[in-house]
Amino acid sequence: MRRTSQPSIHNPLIHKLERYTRLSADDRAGALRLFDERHQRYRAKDDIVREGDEPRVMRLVVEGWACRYKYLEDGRRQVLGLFIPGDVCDLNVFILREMDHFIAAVTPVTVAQISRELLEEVTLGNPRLLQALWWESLVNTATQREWLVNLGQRTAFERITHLLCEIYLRLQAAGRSDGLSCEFPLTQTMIADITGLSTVHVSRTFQAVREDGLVEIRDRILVIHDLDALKAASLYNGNYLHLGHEGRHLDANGGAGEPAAAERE
Amino acid sequence: MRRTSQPSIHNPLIHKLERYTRLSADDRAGALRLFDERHQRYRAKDDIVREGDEPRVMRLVVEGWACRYKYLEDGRRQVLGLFIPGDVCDLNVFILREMDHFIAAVTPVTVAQISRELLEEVTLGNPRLLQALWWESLVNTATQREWLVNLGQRTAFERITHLLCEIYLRLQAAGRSDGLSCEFPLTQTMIADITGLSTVHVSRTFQAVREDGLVEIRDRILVIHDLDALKAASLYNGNYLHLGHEGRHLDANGGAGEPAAAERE
DNA sequence: GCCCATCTTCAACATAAGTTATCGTGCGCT
DNA sequence: AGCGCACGATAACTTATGTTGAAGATGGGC
Repeated sequence: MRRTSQPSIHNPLIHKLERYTRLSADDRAGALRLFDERHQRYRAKDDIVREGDEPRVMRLVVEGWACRYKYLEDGRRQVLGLFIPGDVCDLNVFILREMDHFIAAVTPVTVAQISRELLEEVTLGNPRLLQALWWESLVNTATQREWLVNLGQRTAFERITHLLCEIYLRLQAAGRSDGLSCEFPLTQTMIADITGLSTVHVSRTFQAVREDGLVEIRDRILVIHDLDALKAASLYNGNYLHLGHEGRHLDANGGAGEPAAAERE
Repeated sequence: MRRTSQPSIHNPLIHKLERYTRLSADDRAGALRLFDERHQRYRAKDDIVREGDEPRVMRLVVEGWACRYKYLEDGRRQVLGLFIPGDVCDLNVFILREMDHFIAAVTPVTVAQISRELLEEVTLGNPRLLQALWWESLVNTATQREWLVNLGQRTAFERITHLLCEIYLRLQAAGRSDGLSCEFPLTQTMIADITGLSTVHVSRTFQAVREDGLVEIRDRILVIHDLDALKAASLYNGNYLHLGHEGRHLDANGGAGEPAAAERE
């Protein structure tokens, strides 16, 4: 169970899964097989999956951002979740007959498409990888719950700062942050559809966030000036990301293993 | 694969799962074993699971209603989901180290507590039952997504009528509706925490719903006067419940089987 | 049969957020 | 180089929903 060489370090899926459990070289190789499978590219805003489609493959975001969303009949749109590199779209989706929502590219995006057969083949010999994928799927669901709290209870200011916190921490967990900054390609229209606010109000509120000196955004890069203040402002509690504390890992029996060499900024 | 005799018809879990797939006698027996396992009773409002708990068992609501909820530090509360009889709490929860939210009794409730071992034992020989449980778990997640749309995009009136629609349809799928009426034990405070509205506004809006002649509530019984109108008022699209159309079922290969004898009001 | 809790309703008022409309800026196309 | 379009900022005004506080219902427990 030695650490394998470089590629995994730079692979956002493996980087993230290793926040949950230590992966064997085999697990990592399996994850890479999934990651490298049948890439498909989409332009920003293109639909990847449409409501009514029959689910045929599990998807994995290789590069770029995507989102889930849903329309009301009259055109109102709600974004239900964001996918960043390393995120899995729907582990078990084969079970449903029909998609009840859309998935679209937010930025230009590369997606791996994994058939049921390949998934079974890869996970059969690597139960720990399968468990890690389940974990990632539960974290997705937990993130959805947190978004519910966001929409139901938080003010506009809190919603937006919460979103910024979450994105930063998720990108960090995927190994894609740089100190206190990270990519941030969302337009204010997207933020409005995520937070259930109007674009005008997003603009107003975002300015307040900037004027409070909490963050700065330049050239699609988010720079956080004071992470603790940002967390406090949004009543942020990151337990829903289940990233564990101080890089402590679980072994296969569910006990705590020795701290891993997981890198934290 | 003959139909077994009565009990399953009156079992909300089996009733619901059979909207998805046809269960064999063995599958049904397995489901009943889960249903009958280690019952625990709770009084209304008691916590069943608390934030920070280590997940040890999967739970299944036998009788009564429960809910998931989450607090913000300052006490604001958001209800994240409702459990009615036959609902499974967390199929895969063993994978997480720590609960990130609470589960509480809404009414007096009886819950079956199923250990990982029993679950594995029961599902090992009944892959179709396992698949049906997965389906139910995906439907839970999809319902959460719809609640996100509710909070993000719908007006107070739409949120409340949507909730009424959903509850009725879910109870119906569990075999617990009676014509166009069903149990409805939610207080307006609960509805407020579900819909992200203030109690005062729930009261106001609920009156409007009644004055529009859409529903009536008496003695904790919801009577729907015009289901189509209620759906129209809430922009309801029930595809997220994945109940299938006209009772058509899937066989194990994912193809459509012959229509089942599923009862619809 | 009464009491105290909880639930519901109501009114008056406060405010966060939505709407509409205009304008500037920057960037990708042709 | 210049057109067109998506994006973001801003202002003026509207409205849905929140807040506070108080008064009726309702119902379970003793």
